[in-house]
Amino acid sequence: MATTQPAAADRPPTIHDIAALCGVAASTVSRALSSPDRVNIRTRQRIEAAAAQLHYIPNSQAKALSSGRTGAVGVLVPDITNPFYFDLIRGTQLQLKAAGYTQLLVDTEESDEVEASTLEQLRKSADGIVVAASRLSDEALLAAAAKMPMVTINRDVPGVPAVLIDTPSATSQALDHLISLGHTRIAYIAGPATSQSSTRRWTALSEAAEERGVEVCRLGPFSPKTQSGAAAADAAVHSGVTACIAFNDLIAIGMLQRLRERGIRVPEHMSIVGCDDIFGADFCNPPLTTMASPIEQAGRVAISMLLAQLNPLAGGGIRSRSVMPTHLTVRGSTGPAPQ
Amino acid sequence: MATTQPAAADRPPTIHDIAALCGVAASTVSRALSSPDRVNIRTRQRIEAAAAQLHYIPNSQAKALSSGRTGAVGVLVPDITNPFYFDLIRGTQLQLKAAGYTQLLVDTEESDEVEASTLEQLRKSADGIVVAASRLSDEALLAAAAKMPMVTINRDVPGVPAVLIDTPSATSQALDHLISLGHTRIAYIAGPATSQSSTRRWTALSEAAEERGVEVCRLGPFSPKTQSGAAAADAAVHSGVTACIAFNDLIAIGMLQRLRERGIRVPEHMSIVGCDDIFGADFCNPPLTTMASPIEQAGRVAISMLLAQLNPLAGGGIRSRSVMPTHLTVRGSTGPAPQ
DNA sequence: CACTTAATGACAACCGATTGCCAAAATCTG
DNA sequence: CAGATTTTGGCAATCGGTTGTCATTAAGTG
Repeated sequence: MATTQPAAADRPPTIHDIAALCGVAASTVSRALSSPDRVNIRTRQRIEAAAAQLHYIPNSQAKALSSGRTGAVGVLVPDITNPFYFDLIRGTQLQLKAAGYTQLLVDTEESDEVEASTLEQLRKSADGIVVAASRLSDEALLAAAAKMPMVTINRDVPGVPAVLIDTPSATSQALDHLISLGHTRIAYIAGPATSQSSTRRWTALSEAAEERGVEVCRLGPFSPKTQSGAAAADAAVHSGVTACIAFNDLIAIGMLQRLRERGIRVPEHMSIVGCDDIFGADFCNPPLTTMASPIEQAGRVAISMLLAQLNPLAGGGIRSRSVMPTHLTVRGSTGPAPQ
Repeated sequence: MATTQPAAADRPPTIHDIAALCGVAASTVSRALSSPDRVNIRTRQRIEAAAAQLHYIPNSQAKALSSGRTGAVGVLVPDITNPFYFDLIRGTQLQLKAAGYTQLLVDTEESDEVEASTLEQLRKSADGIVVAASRLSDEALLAAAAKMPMVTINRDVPGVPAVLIDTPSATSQALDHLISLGHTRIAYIAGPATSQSSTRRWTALSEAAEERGVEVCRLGPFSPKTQSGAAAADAAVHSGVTACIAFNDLIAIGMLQRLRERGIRVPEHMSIVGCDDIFGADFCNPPLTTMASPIEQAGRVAISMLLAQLNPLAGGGIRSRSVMPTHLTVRGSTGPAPQ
């Protein structure tokens, strides 16, 4: 607070100011601050002192321009207001900060075009990219990954490093849970047609259903928002099923609301299983049985994988795939099938 | 997809590539692309065509370095995982994108130090800043605002443009609502000690209470998270009040959960009023009576004010203060006072 | 048709750092 | 103490644009 402020010019100090103050060349200052070994320790200390005194802050633009490295990582999510991404973002942010990187967060609005153009934009503004729930085609994603380091989340494309949350296997847990409660007519409430997660989950579910000899129908697609829950609930009621496995918790919560409006009791008349265990799943009415995902951890792992790509140390090889386990959390929205 | 790709070098094209292709100087290309009037329309069209053909994308770093403008705006929020900020972020993102700006979102982790250092970092990486619910002192904030264009949200410091959500006046609506239900012993569940919103709200509430001759006590401070709701609920029960006005919906929802665990019925034994009407307030159990804020709109307005500062048009003067109205949304968590 | 005025585009300096190259200085060796 | 070897630090080019200056060209006017 009360340090000596040499009241320099009004603009922020540069390495040239430091150089002038110390009587050395600007390049020496640059070296002293980045590769400390290549400079005399006494000179370095003088420079560091001067830098501190001037409150020097390196200009990241200039740094990026000349070095090619930006120190930033782009994180693309389809919808910031989807609570699923809160924890994901928190995870990436924590891990990035720990490594001294900056996070560039972009909401791609569930649009493949916005996603593609953002990817292009970020090519020079970020050192790498994490793409959650990409809406792009496999080819487009592969091409983008060839141009810059990239890790996807919940999107499995051969050749692109990915973090996958293993909801498909949790889906069969959910199915077993419903079967054990006596349900035999079950619906899968599908997510967006372009969502690979939704497709994979449906595949796993229908295979598991066949093995167990129960009937599972597919309804949808539905947009992953609570508002879609109304249509999903109506469709489910009309189809005559007694239990639903929803693409995600948002839809499931929307269904709970709609069913309540229509006087259909959960779980007495209809059981609902969600997916993700997002904020709200534990306090909705009734609390939601759901497949809980370690979302924040997925974000952290994605960043670790990306940074390993960026800074290839001699250490360990680079994992190109990481599968996060998922488990069923049973709450109040599932119960015995009505007879 | 199938356009002619002149298969240039592997690196992204620059204005020099365009200049070479068109047989003009690089500076002409720069002018053609930024100030179109200063260049012959035919030349310009040739340049634009070449740019499109090469898939030219301007390097934002270089642009920022030479022009001083970054085309980015920093948005600082204390906690990304707080649903309150979802809509705020969505609002800022929408408005920024519409104006061709990029959003740099940073989670300051409710820490004044992180906030201060981020502000310093962003000084050269952003053209302006929006700070939500700042934890900094008035002086620090004023000093930061002097260095770069800034708009605060829910933080009133003379000399710093601000968007204020008028929760204090909604507080008295909430109080009247509770009084009309027969409550006379009411608690205010305070937020963080460093939160100006919490302080302003308490001031408004205690004044209103005095006017109306009812007793209002203050409990807390509590961290604005659902987990704090347990302690808040216990404190409220112990203090003997029959109704609570919580700092925000997160705490209120946490209280609902705790009261349910303890077998205290809401609203029969205890009425709860939240604040903000966040995601979840409508589907918790019981649905929460709360003071609804136009959050996304607040984000949009903040960006508008900031951009007006950045691009001072002859048009209208610059608003330095914008107060957003708030109203009480009554749901199931409030009811008649127990006799 | 000669002359003024406006429009146009090339040149070069600059933004703030990084980095390859080389000379000067310091250290070590015999 | 001279000669070989290693450090150390300065110079200058470079990243990809922007922008001021100025010469050239085209258009407008009497």
